[in-house]
Amino acid sequence: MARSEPYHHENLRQTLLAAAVALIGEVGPRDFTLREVARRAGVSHNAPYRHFPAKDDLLVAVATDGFDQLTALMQKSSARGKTALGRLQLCGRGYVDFALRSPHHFLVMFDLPKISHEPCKDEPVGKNAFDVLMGCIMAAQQSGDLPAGDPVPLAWTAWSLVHGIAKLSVSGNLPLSHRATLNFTQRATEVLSCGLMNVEA
Amino acid sequence: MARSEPYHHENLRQTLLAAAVALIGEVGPRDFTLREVARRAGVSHNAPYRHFPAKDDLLVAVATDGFDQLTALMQKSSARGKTALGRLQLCGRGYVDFALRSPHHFLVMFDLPKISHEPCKDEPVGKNAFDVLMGCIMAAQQSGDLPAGDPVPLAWTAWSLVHGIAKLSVSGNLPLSHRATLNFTQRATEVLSCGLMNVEA
DNA sequence: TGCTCATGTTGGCAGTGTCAACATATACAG
DNA sequence: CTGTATATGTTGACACTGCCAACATGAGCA
Repeated sequence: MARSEPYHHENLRQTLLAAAVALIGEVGPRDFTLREVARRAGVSHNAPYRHFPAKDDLLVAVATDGFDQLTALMQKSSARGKTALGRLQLCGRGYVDFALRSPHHFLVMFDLPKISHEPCKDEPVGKNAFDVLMGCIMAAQQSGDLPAGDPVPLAWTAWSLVHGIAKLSVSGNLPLSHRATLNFTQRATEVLSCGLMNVEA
Repeated sequence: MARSEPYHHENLRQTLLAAAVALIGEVGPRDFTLREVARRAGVSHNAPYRHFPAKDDLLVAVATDGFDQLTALMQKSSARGKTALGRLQLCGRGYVDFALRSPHHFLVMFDLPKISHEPCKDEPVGKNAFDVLMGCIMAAQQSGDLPAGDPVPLAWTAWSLVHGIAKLSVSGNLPLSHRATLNFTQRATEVLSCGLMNVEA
């Protein structure tokens, strides 16, 4: 019954990850500290090294967690749409919403070199989220809301627009409220899909 | 003639800034170190504090330098266009080109908290670059290549698209070569301007 | 000449990521 | 049941960082 257990915690790896996610949310990547994570998990400053080779590997795990949340939010948001095009737009809205609600987490997901320049990983960390977008795009193509053809360039274009909005908002360069940013996203994606349908060739 | 001058350098502030810009380009913001800047400038590890109150203030100066370069590149690039719309698109191309050529510098400009969340500065660091974009947008409006009305939302939309392309490219999420990325940018901005002209209301 | 001050210096402190060495608890071979 | 290997925790140390305090030097000005 709850005897003291100086060694071998129940599941220290997950405890560390949870503490890391919380710490990122509070102080951001710049003030994120391995030793503070260990403190919050109630272990010595070197315990994390038994589960993560280096600080950046723990941050990769944090980013992966972020991509899971992002994927879930995109799915949940897009499910509320009536038409294929509506679902695609809500997918982008969910993307921006996540960035606004978890700005620090969002930063780690896209600005961590270990993730960014991973040399030819067969399964990039953000693949699930990208697949949600791809699904929405292809559905919109089949319903005639987007032009037929290779969906990948369409996905890149849509992703770039929405990612740019998210990044500029998070970095304080779009002077809009949370709500206004989401509306702006909606409007921008409408414009883009209209352009995709009407541009020549 | 070239006597030793242990104190009072010619213009240490600019020397430090140049060394900082070079160091950022080489190692990026994460491995950027005040002491290494001082080493390269040939001064003691505390000399920078006589010119910059803290590390982040030196980084703000680095970012400002980056925005100057960005502004110049956007101007130079857009000047090659024949039409107002062409100049607008080349402006975006110059933006992405800068990001691809100076990825680390670009990171500092948009991910430094001191810049991002500066509370209501009357002259944001990136205002000059934004003004170049605004000029291109308003010229395109006057030539009928873009719809009339408030140019600011148009600028935000175009900026978001191009910024997203730049960010995703720099973080390794768009598997395209430098050249292909620039072509993709051109194509994406065409699509966007077409959508802006054709979208209802 | 002598005072003040801007701008450099050295030295030190707390905090960090990481390595090495040590300790303990569990699992499994005999 | 006993002994040993291994996984997982610990303490201690090192080099390095940003920043602070105290001191030194040189220029400008009364």
